[in-house]
Parts: sequence; structure tokens; C-alpha cells
Amino acid sequence: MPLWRRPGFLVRRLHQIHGAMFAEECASFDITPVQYAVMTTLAHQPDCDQNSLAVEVGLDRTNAADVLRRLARQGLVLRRASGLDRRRVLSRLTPRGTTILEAMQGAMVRAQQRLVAPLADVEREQFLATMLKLIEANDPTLPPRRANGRPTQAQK
Amino acid sequence: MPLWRRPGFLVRRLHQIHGAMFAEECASFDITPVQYAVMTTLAHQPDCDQNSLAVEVGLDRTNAADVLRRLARQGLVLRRASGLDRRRVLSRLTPRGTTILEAMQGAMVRAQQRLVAPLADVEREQFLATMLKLIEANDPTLPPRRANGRPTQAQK
DNA sequence: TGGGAATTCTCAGTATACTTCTCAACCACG
DNA sequence: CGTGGTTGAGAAGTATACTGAGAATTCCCA
Repeated sequence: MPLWRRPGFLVRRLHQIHGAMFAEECASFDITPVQYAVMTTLAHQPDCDQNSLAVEVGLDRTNAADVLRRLARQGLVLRRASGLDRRRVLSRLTPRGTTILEAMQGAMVRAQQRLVAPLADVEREQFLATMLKLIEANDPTLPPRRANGRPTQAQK
Repeated sequence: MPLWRRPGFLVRRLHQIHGAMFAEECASFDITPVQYAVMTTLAHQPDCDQNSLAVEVGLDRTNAADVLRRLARQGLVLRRASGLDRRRVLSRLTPRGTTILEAMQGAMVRAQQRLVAPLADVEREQFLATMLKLIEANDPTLPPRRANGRPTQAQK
């Protein structure tokens, strides 16, 4: 099976390409795609614990904690222990985090669109639908479906 | 733009899922997808220098050097300086590397097929074609096309 | 109420992936 | 020649991603 017929290989290359595009569009902010996804989720679910956040964004718990620690270091996120359950660490965006999230929105959307820009509308929708189908069919950790059929609620 | 409509987010999740599947299928070998891709390329291009290999496999050259160093540590690859150009480090599979590459073939193919197993034949082919189109359209580092229209020659 | 089970997070270790800086070797032009 | 530009590697630093081990806390049931 040649490299270019291996789905995993193609997905890896696409992942790389998107990372590069995101970095280009968002160079002035020094925020990575994963960090942006975490910030997006925190904007909708303030004071989220790390486990829930990891599930939402599709991260390993350990990795989610790493990302949050780096965001906290940059002053974009505030982490503090929960009063109700002292095992938990709750995170929320700081005002600066919210500002940067909003300022980056345009660049993020451009990066997303550039990746699939070579596709016609129909093919693009088909492509997104196929990826969604593969993720939902293959990811055992995926949360149960909500009413609208998407794994999570709509966001911004 | 919600997470689940962002092409980059979906690609990242798919990349993760494939990594997990590959690890499952190939657990007994302790070889990662990237290491396997490098070994595949070395099987077809013995005594390849690190730069050419990085281009073939779609890696950064420093990263390719890291991967080769780990493979050499496991005794699967032999690295030695070129006689003609002493800047170059040439790599080739050891006999043990060749053996393991062949022994893993079945597991690797299973991992690749599992990722796209939820798709019907037509949709699967469409999906691969779309990914290929996106990579070729978006990757500035891609080598010039060969006669057969694929970026590199056919492999195993 | 007591104690084991489950949950939540941390820490350590490793692999991928990229950037930037540095150095050595090659090559081509004058 | 020989000097200067190009190219191939290495080293350092950072982010993502996962595993396994461990600690603290909470939960639940007997």
C-alpha cells in the first residue's frame, strides 16, 4: 500500500498543512489551533473543569492540563480550585483572553477556509460530512448525541 | 464557527483517531505511524539522505533526523556518513528493520482500513481523492509531479 | 459510619512537529 | 586558488499528544 493511498498518511499531511496555515494567519497572536479551540470552549463554558474541557475539545486529560497551564502563563486563562470539590481545577478566560479570542476570530476563520478552499461547495460539504461521520463512528470516547445530532452544542 | 464545522478541528480529531488505531494494531511492535512511513520509504530508497527522506514522507528535516535517530537506536536503521559528500548522513534499513517492516504490513493495512471502514466504497474513494487534492493544492513544498500524476512513485 | 471504589488532577517519560541558531562541507565564480 | 553563497546536519527550545504511576478527594454502599 503506497503512502499516498494510506488514509492515515493523508490525514497526517492535512493536519500539518492546517497547522501551518493557522500559524500563518494567526502569527501575530502566538496562539495555536488547540489553544484556540480550548479558548473557544471556555468562552461558552466558563469555570469548566479540566476533564470536561478535554472531552469537549477532544484532548487527553494530561494534555488539556498542559494547554491550560500555558494559557494561564500567558495571562489568557485563570485557573483556580473549586470550592465545592477540591479535586477540581476550574478554568475561565481572563478579560485579556476574551479580547484576544475575539480579535483572532477573523484569522481563525480564514485559516479554516483556506484549507478547503480548493473544493467546490458541494465537495466541501461532502468532505466535512464524511470527516464527521468517521469521527463519530470511530471515536469511542465521544459523548452521547444531543438532540440536534451533533456531539456538542452549537458554538459561536 | 462551531468546533464541529472547522475543517482543521475535524482533521486533528481524525489524525488522533488514526494514531490510536495504529497503536492498537501495531502494539506488539512499538513502531509509530511516522516511523513506519519512514521505514517504507527507506525500503524503496536505501541510502537516502535525511533531506530527501523528509520531503518524501512529508516531515520537517529536523524531525526526520529525530525519527531516524530513534529507529537507529532500536537497531532498525543504519546511519552512516556519505563518502561523496561528508555533510550527508545516509540511512538504510538493517536486516532486522526489513524483517519488522514486513511483519507489520498486515497490522498497518488493518489500521488504515479501519479508519475509513464506516464509508461505502464510492464515498471512501471520494474521500481519499479529496484529501489528495487538498494536499496537492495546499502544500507548497510538494515535489513536482511525476509521470503518473502522483507526487511520488508507487510503493509496496 | 467506615472503607473501598471512582473521580480529578499531577508528575514523569516519550514521540511527533516545528522554529531558530549554528556549524561544517561543498561548489561556483572571479 | 579562494572566498563567499548554498546546502546538510545538529542543538536548543517549545507545543501537542499519549502512557503509566501516584496522590488527594469524594462518593456510595454495606
